[in-house]
Amino acid sequence: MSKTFYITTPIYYPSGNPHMGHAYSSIVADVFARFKRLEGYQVHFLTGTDEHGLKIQREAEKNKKDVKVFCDELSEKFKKLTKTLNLSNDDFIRTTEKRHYESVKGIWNRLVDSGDIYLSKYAGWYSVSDEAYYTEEEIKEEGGKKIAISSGSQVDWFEEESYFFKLSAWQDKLLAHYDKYPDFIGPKSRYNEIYQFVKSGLNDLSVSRTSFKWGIPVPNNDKHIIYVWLDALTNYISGLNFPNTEDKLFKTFWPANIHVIGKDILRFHSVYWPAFLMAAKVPLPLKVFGHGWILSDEKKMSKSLGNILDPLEIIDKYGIDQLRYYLLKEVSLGNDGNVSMENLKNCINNDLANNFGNLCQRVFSFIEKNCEGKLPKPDQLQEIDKKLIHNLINKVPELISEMNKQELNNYLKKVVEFSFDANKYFNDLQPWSLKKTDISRMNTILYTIVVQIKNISILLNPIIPESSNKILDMLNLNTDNRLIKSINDNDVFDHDKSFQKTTILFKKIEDDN
RNA sequence: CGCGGGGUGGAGCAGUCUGGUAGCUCGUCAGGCUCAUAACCUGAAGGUCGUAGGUUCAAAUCCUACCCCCGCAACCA
Repeated sequence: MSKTFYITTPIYYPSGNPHMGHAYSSIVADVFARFKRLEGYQVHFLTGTDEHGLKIQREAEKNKKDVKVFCDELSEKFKKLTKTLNLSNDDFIRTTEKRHYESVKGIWNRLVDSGDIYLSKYAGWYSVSDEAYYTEEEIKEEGGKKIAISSGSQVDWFEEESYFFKLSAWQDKLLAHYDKYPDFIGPKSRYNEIYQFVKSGLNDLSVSRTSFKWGIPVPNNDKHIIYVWLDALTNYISGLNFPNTEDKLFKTFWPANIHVIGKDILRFHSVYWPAFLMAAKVPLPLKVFGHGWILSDEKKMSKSLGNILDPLEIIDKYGIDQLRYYLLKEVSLGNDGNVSMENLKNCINNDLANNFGNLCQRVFSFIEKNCEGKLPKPDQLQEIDKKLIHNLINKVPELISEMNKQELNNYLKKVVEFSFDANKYFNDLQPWSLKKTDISRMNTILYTIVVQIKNISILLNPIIPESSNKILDMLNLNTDNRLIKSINDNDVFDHDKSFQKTTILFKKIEDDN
């Protein structure tokens, strides 16, 4: 009975093309998913698209397309993105799918049964583009029109019958949950933010709209469309075939181990979602992690500022592993982080090409030239050899713990250090000078450093899967020998079989574009 | 008193919760090596940790006041 791990990305609102933020969320989640698999967990990794709402409906009308057809096209773009990013997701959910409709209706009915939903009236200044109501204090008049002060978008007076969720009744239970599970929201600073927010009081939440049609109708009253966030959040259990709680997927994987999201939607995930679930008597996810934003030149990327970095362009130009590595290395998960083409270039050249890539290159081509491409058998390992290998092995528990605490940057930093050590080891022991004097010692050194490269590659596998697998392929290792536990096992090489032909792993980026 | 994030060697950052010789990557300078993607290794220079007070044997870290920058104007993660 292997241990299970269920991880999700946000489902993306496909009103435009996929951008760096989508890529980042997905990559982060993918790294955790891959790592857990290497740890031997049975992993379920879900991503998808959130396709309902007035904005999409209007976009479709503007493009003179049937809404569903319009969504199909948009969703396809995001599906393609998962391939481009080399995500290892097990499923891709769309909120327009039948299974999701069933799921949302299921949770709605549970909320009705528990007495947490009531019918009332909602009135206020509504902004279509923000999909939000504003109070009198939050708007102003400009040029004869009322606009929202915060967003500048036009608001109109709306009055609609609406169903409400008794969020206010869950305030104390939410706080109690935060108290009991301090790890429920990560990182810590975000936990504090949410805690304060809930403590300052919660209003009941309007959970239906009559102002548009594109969404999931309220059961038994199809004048009403279910609130997009209640709809969207439910995807995490739709993917496990809720409301059939006896379903194998649901029983195996719920509650989710972690929802990876951006900090902007933390409130929905750490307040509304758990409240919905508690009311519906469904267990809560174990953790919600809100990462920071990717900034360009200290600012959010925007068309008008012209500081957009398109992930697809970068991948096309430099490669997916390069982008994955860079984002995870440079951006401190949980905080906002700056990215730039300049830093991207430096990072690829230094860390990947010069350091790790060149390490592989120098070792493999040495073996190719001097050992007929076969890994030589080692003689007795000396202290310095053992030290190199054990230094890494001994750090594995620490690395696992970093990963489980979502300390991706620490993890990466420590792993990169092994690559530095390996270069130094090779440099200091100068196997090339032993060619004529002490072949057996030279062989031992080569063996040692290949073991080290193998282990570093395993540790980097969740981050740069494509390149890591290329190396492990080159070494003729099968997939059973690529797990975290394989790090301890160094007797996995076939000394009679030649390595695959050496190729450059990471090309350096030259200055000109 | 709107909310939030931040100010650490030339650049980008970690360290701040749980005070105790200021750390990493890049860049610069000097040397070494030549197996390798002009890569790799060693050493050096460079910071009174935004400012001013306070607590303490000891503060980048805790407390108080102030100054400055940046988001809250979406391609929403």
